[in-house]
Amino acid sequence: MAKQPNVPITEHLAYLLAQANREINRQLELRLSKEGVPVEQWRILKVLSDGDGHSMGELADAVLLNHPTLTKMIDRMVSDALVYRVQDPNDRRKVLMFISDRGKVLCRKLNSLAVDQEEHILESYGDKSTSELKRLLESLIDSSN
Amino acid sequence: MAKQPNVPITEHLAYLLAQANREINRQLELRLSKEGVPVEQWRILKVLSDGDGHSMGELADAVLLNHPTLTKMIDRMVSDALVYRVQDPNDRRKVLMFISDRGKVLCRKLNSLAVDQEEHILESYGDKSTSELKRLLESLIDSSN
DNA sequence: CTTCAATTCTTGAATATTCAATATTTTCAA
DNA sequence: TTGAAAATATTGAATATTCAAGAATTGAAG
Repeated sequence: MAKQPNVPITEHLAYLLAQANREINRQLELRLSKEGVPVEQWRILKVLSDGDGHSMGELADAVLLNHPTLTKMIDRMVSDALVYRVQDPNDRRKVLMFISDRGKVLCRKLNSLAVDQEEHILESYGDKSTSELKRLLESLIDSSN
Repeated sequence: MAKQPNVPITEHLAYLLAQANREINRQLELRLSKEGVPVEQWRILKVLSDGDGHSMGELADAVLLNHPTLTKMIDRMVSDALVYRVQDPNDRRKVLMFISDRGKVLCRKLNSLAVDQEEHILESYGDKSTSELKRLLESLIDSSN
């Protein structure tokens, strides 16, 4: 059997992704903390801001949280009057989530903080690299399904 | 004031990174679960497998965990006799971590599972895309410091 | 129609992570 | 040399996440 070459951890795609994600997420977190909102809540508000009702399952997929975690986060957001639940009339197992007016106001503020960050990345990292990286990430995600 | 265009969440770099990271990590987790080891422990073993002693702070940075989380994970790994602590003789505030023989054996098995995954990615995603993605990620990480 | 499996969401207990505070050691200025 | 500040690691309490089980509803086969 051939000896495995010992690949340093920094050369693994999984590690590079984790590292990049951690760093970018940390920066975004820092911005959003101005409004005292965790990144996941921004994602939720953003997905719901199309005004349509989204079931919990759909939301969980979209915002990269598993179901129980989402349920508990939504509980908090309902307390803060950012979103509200409506039973789906067509399938009463489902709960449809909607964004409130208060949620919309907050979401706009958060969007602009997030856009700030993207612009900051564009400056230091470059236009070309950024769009190329996005393209490659999308295609990686595609090829993983 | 100009109206902000409403960028869909799927176009944010932060989101794409989170999504890709989640997916790749999930796959790796699945492989490593064959040996019942979380991804973070594999990272720790891998970093320590140079045989040198690494302080907790150094390790925490390298494996993307914050200090208290690492301390507790190391406690478990010490119980499993995968690693051990030695007080740094040159600076007694520090603790140097070392990998045990048992840890080395496990690390080799894990490495080969991880290499399997990388190869699987190479197949479905392509050689060229993979190395280009790695390059871009490294440069993003660089530009963020 | 009835029943049983599948789907959807929530709950509670177990587990893990984080924050703030602590203990220890080192550094360095006075 | 002394004492205050910084660096390092750990601990315990507060918080968050996850796993497994449960409740409600739907779907679909017999």
